[in-house]
This record gives sequence, C-alpha cells and structure tokens, in this order.
Amino acid sequence: MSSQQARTTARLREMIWNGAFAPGERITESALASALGVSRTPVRVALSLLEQEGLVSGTPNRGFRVEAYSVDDISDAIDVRGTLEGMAARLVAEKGLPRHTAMELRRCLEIGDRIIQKKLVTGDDASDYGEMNERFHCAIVEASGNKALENGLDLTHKLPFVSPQTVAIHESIDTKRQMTVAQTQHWLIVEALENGEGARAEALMREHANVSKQALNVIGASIESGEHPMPPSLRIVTA
Amino acid sequence: MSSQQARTTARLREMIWNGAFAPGERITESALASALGVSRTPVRVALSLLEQEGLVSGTPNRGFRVEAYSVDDISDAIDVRGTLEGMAARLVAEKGLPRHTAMELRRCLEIGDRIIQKKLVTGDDASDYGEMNERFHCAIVEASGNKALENGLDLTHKLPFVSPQTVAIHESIDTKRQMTVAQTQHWLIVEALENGEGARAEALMREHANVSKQALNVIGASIESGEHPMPPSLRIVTA
DNA sequence: AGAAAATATATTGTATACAATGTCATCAGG
DNA sequence: CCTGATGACATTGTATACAATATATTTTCT
Repeated sequence: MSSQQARTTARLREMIWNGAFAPGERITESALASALGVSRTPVRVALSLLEQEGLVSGTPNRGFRVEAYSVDDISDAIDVRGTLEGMAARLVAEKGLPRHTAMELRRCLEIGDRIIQKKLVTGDDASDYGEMNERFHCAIVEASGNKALENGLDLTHKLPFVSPQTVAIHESIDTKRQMTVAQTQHWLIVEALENGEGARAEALMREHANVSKQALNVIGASIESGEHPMPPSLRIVTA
Repeated sequence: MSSQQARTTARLREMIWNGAFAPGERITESALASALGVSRTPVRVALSLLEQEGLVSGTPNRGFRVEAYSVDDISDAIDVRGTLEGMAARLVAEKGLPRHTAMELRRCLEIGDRIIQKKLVTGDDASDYGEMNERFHCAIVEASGNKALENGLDLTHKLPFVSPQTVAIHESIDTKRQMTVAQTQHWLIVEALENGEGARAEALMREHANVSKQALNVIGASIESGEHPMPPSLRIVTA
C-alpha cells in the first residue's frame, strides 16, 4: 500500500472516529477527495478498506455511508473482544508469562494506581488511563504469540467504540467507580497470569469485558433518555 | 462496491484458494489485470481487500505477493476459530435453540450419517461432507445472533485453510476416522444445545476444533516428510 | 576485471477522462 | 391533484495516461 493510500485511509478512519460524520451520513467520493486534497482513487480504496473494517457500508453504484450502530451491536462486539482476550490470557498463563511482559504489566498497574489516586484527589480527567489500558491489553495479546488472534483483535480495535480507550475515556455516569473496578481486575489478571492459572485468567478477562458491557448499557440508557448527549465518537442509533 | 470490483475480488480470492499461485509468489497488477480481462483499477482494490483478509501481503511501491503460512500459523487460526465458535455455541445454548436452527442441525446430522455410511461401504470420496459441515457450523453461528461474531468468523473463513470444508476435504492420513470423530462431536454438540447446556456446548466446540488441529499436525508432518505432496490450496512453507 | 555510477526498464502510485448508473425534478396525462 | 414518463444532473465505476519509485542493465573509471 502506498504512502498516500495509507495516509488517506488512516485520516478517514480518524475522521470517523472523531465524529466528523453523523451516523448514517452519506460520503461522496469527490467531496471527500477535495477535502483531503487528493484524487478520488485513494479515497475509493480507503472506503473499500474501511468497509471491511465495518466503519462504513457501501452499496453498488450508490456509494458509501458511515455505519451506525445500536447499543446491542456494540455489546456484541465487546463480547467478542472479551472472548478473544480471554483466550489470549489463558494462552499466556499456560505458556508462561515472559519476563518483559510481566514487567510491562507491572508498569501498567503502577501507572493505573497513580492515575486513580490523582483522580480521586484532584478530580481532573483521566484520559491517560485509556492509554495505559491499551498497553495492558496489547501486552497480553502480544504475549499470547497467536498471530491470528492478534489480527482478529486488531479488527475489533478498528471499531472505535470497542477500543478500550474510547470506552474508558467516555464520560460515563460514574467514571471513578469504573476505573477502580477495572484497575482491580487488572491486578487479579496479572496475578493469575503470574501463577499460571489459565482458566482463572480467562474467566477474569471475560468478566473484565462484562464490566465494559455494563458501563455501555448505562451510557446507552442515559443517552436514550436524553440525560446525556451522544458524543459524536459513539455513532449509536437507537434501534 | 461495484459489480466488477466485487467479481474481481471474488475471482482473485478463488484463484488463490485453488492454488493458482505458489506461496510467496509475486503478483503484478498489470499481468493479473489482463489475465482477468479488466483494468488495473479494480485489481488494485481487490489486492488491498485481500491484504486485509490476509491472503496477500503488500509492501509500499513493491506490490503484493501471496501469503505463505507455517503449520503453526494455521494452528493458531484454528484455535481462534474454535474459541469463537465455542462462544457462539454457548450463546445459542443459553438463549435457547431456535426451532428452524434445530431442524437444520438435525438435517446436517442425518446427512453426515448417510455420507459416512456410504463412505465406509463404497470408499468413494466424501467431498459433500465439507458442505454439510459448513452448514452445520454456520447455522450455529447465525443462531447466536451476534453480528460481530459472525463478521469475525467470516474473516477466518476467508483464510482457506481454516475453512472447515478445506480441512475436511483434504486427503488426510485417515479421513474416515476424522469424519467419524467429527460427526460424533456434532451429535454431542446438538445434544448440549438442545439441553441448554452452555458451558458444555462451548467446551465441546473447542474440543471439536482441537481435533482439526491434530489432523492439521498429522497432515503437516506428512507433507514435511515428503510422504504426501502439499496440495496447492494449502500454501504452507516449512518454517 | 571489479566496483560504482548512470541509464534504461519495469512496476507501482496518482490523477483525470470517460462511461454507466442512479437520482431528482419537470412535465404530460388521467 | 396525483401518477408515471422523460430528461437533466449528480455520482459512482472503469480505463487510461502520466508521475514516482524500484529494479536491472550498461557504462565508466580505477
């Protein structure tokens, strides 16, 4: 893939992530092309690729529109993510936790603790929690050594709402509690990994995803009831 | 996606599946374009899409080559597939097996029994077993009602070696035993689904995948030792 | 003759032109 | 006033031409 192709795809993906389009909004190739300062050619393949990623959907001769999701769709995706990461955790525990992965995970735990401490005191936003969370999960998946697994998860990663940082960053009703629970689970997961408890690690990781799902439901409900506005990065439509 | 785009992508995918290219062989756009009787444009996006599917890999300004796999790669993919289908089976068992799915599964069981009977008697090839197997697995995944799961599995489906029919069709050392074991497992899985035993259904499905992995290893060993030639549809390179 | 530079060739990457298709508004007929 | 056809417009789909980049070959100098 060429430099421009790749850049265009990445930029468009980013735009969709950041809510540059309304859910279901139509994307015309020429408009997007001129907006990005490139020709239609790279835009076309970008759209095709993003279609496979599930960010847009196209119909023959009628172009593309950005995909809209129901809360259930997202919940399903989180389920898949949890299952795959659970598998990763089990593999890592069974094959033995590599030294550098163990250190990375410890580092993440520390960072998480610090962020939460600060958050509880100062109350400022904890957007760096998402970054740490991302590192935590990636480290485990990488350590699993299963390339297919990595690819599969990469795909769910491309869906913005499943991306851990998005879920974490999102201003949920009770971010503090969210983070505390997640952090506790991270500790338990590392414990299981270090002790080589495969089944437990898998179960914990699934439960970890379950918490995300619950948070999602709370968020979804609060959006549907109009209590909170829908952030543009979550392109949810109420089914 | 246009008609020609889609057709070109499908045709190329089919070609790779059928072993039209050697593992690692380079694909030049213009050659392929003229071979397919289309311009380079649709070929280009086809290649980009197939790259995301993992069938080819491209490097900037240097074009694409068809992907080659190690036995371990395939084993990993089967693992992922088993995990996801295990999840599907659990969901179906928990949510209750829909009427039409139950019938479809029963039908598959019957067909399978008949095929094996015939195979044991006449010894002719059982290529239609693969078709039945495909239907069986798809029915369960569909019944799970999880769209993300379906998409994820669709992706592993696109990798020919994981596709159940390929694994089944392949002339393994002991196809008869293979099929008998698989068929028995199908029976048990249906039983679990009908009884609403989620955990058992999941475990059975995983074990089902495990058997595929074992068969793969046997096949891989026999290929590596030169006992059997590598069928072109399995683009394995010995790491 | 061997190594480095320069040129030639092939292939990919991008833009544009044209064709095909779909969409929408206008207008005739009921 | 509504329904259905007709034509203008917009947008997508495909092909080709050109530019940029990599690879192979030849040339040149030591």
